[in-house]
Amino acid sequence: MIEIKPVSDFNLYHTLSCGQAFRWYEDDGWFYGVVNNKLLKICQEDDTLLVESSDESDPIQLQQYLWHYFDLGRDLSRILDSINKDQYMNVSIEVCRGMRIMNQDLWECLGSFILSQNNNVLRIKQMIRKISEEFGNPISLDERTDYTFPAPEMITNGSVDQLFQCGLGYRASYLFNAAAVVAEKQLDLVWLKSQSYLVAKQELMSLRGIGDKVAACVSLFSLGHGEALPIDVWVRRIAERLYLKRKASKRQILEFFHDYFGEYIGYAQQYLFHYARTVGFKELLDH
DNA sequence: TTCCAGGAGAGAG
DNA sequence: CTCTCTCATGGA
Repeated sequence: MIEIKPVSDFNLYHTLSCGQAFRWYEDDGWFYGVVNNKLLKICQEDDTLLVESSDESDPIQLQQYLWHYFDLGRDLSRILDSINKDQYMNVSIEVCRGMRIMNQDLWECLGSFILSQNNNVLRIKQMIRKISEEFGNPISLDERTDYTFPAPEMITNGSVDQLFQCGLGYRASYLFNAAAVVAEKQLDLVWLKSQSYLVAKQELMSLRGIGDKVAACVSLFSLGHGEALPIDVWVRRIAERLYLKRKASKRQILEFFHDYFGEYIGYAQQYLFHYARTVGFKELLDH
């Protein structure tokens, strides 16, 4: 057992349940997930994270990894103060306080959000679990076994049809193509991490199956670009029905978020998104 | 049974 | 530039 403390302004439940990461499962008060090729179980007691890992040979490294993974060094209260402009945001922050935007593994995040298009969170998680079982490596902790998210080469060693059999639908070829491009380093993910949001987004969108929204998700959830704004059906609904009171283009929604919420629109978006999906704004129902 | 989901691509206008 | 249609899948 490894402890990480003190963690302030952090809520493990909201952070892992808000739709940014797809590999965590809650059971009996613990969250189980595969990260960094390890199977972890984590729970939070006040300002302490209790962590068990399938590999505890280097606890310091694990502590540092998770500190960065959950972005625990960031001053969250300052961000929340800056975006807390109205009652919608205020109630979202009140309910979801401590939810942080994570720094996820780039390839896993990229591959996962390719599968997210025209899809729902439950099935995205199912598809990722399926391809991990099919292509990944097994890891065990206690009586549990889970599987690593397959590296690009592990996918290209298989076939598109093998991906299709995992129930990915038309997304199978997108993921296979992305795996090939990354494996052959036509897109260098290490280089990508050092690039600006604009460059990163442009490079991501050069892959088939990655458009504006998925590129924004990868930039926000994995590359630390807090100015990224993923506009999905929920964010569109929120912008059009709660704020603008009219139909709006993606360009207009982006402009509104930027002008209204300022620098941290990624955080603004995530708090409204998570609150709308779990609790729900009653104004969103009247249509 | 039809509708919907953290959309993207292709084509038309 | 903005619409519109299509693309698999499964849970509601």
